[in-house]
Amino acid sequence: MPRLTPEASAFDVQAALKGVVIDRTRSIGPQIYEALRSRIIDNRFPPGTALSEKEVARICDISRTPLRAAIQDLAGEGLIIVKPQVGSVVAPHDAARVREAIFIRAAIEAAVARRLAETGIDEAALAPVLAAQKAAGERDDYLTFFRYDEEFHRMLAQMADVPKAWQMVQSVKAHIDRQRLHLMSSISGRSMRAYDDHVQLLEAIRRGDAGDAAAVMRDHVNSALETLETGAPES
Amino acid sequence: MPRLTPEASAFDVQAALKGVVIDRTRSIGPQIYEALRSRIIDNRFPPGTALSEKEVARICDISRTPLRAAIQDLAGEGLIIVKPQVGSVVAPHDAARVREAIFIRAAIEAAVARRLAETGIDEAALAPVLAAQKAAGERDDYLTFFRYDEEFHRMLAQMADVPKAWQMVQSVKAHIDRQRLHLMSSISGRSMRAYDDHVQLLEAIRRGDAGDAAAVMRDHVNSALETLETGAPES
DNA sequence: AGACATATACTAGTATACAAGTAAGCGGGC
DNA sequence: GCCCGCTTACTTGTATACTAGTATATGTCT
Repeated sequence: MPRLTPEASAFDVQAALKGVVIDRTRSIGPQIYEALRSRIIDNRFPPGTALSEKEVARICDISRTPLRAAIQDLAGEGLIIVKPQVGSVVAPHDAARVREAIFIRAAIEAAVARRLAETGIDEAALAPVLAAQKAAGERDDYLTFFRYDEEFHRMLAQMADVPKAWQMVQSVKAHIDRQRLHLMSSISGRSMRAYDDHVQLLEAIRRGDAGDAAAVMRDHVNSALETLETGAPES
Repeated sequence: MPRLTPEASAFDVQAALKGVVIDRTRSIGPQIYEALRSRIIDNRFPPGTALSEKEVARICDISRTPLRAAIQDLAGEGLIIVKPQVGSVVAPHDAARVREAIFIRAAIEAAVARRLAETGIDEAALAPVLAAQKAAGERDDYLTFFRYDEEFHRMLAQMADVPKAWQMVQSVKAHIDRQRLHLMSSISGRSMRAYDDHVQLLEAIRRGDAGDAAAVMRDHVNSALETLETGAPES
């Protein structure tokens, strides 16, 4: 026998792919892309997991062609590492990579905040999201809290009319989220600060203080760095 | 006969692909990707050009498989639009898209400038590039001038240690460059201003004034907006 | 003549077969 | 015992055949 995936041989890829169902009436590529991506981000596919195209294709009952397209996209995002003629693995957690992701996100979202401070926004549209986030935070419902956090940021990007920028944020955010979900523990107790940041951001925008709005957003996004530094060393 | 590429039928795709040679000892995908990308950016493939996978594959004497990978990557960058079961075309010039590209680039590079102002840089390494740029500008050698401009920005990103951010800048920069090369005319006379911006940026970084460094970079990148507004209306 | 149904050729999406390359395991030679 | 070289099985890369869907053109009916 040849090598049987040296170390990660214990991991059951098939089990992790259990819930994947492909709708044959739509394109397969984007579907399998989302399925793999979500599993990588929430660490159902631990870093280092070997993903054989042939095996995954067999398990999902699709051909390698659309699967390859998905894998190449994920490789472009840095979530999968493809070694030609050798194999593909889920990218290991890389602190430097996460730090850079935070850097990029902070840069783009600070620019969004700056623009919104210059143009003004519809605060009424944000109010319900903000209220829901506050409520979730007060009852320590982290999952809901972060869903509204995500929604808040998404709405800001939408108001700034920069869909591609938001798309890029989503791309780098994958690395940040994966890290956060990996160090799940340290979330507790820090929720309300994110909410306070949002309130402070809206105040700066309301004043039309572009520099301050950008600074608040920058610090807000960069606060993720603290979680990173205090978390586990490697992985 | 069916439809023979309705309008752009006059354009000779084969001629535009003339110089493409594939090195069979290396992977084909990345090679054809670069070949197509450069031709789209310098407008050898005008916006709207129909790119049939079968035809391009035949002309370049490759199979559709690696070509498709390249086209999908380009579609991800927004340089090609692929309509399932219909066809793929070179993306039309889109002013909104270019504006957003400038927005993103300004955001990221301003953050780079900010970081460099905070950490300090090796100015000596930049001096020769700056000098060469100045010289090129003084003799109205725009091509060389912009090559050193590119190099200057690349070195800054490298000093800030954010390779992925630079990669993203490269991606959005494609849209900016394509627009600039399209409106080639209006370049003239504006060169030295870019050089002056660089000098001013370095001064701010030297002072350690993060806010000013970021502002200078932001304005510098945003100056591309002027070229856009004064250029041709559509295309 | 105009409008609608239909045939047809072209598209990208998918499946599969084959090629090229890598690394682990094994055996022989030293 | 150790090291070199070969075998072998596994990987991704590439080529090709086929499927499904769309828009054009054409013919026909009203």
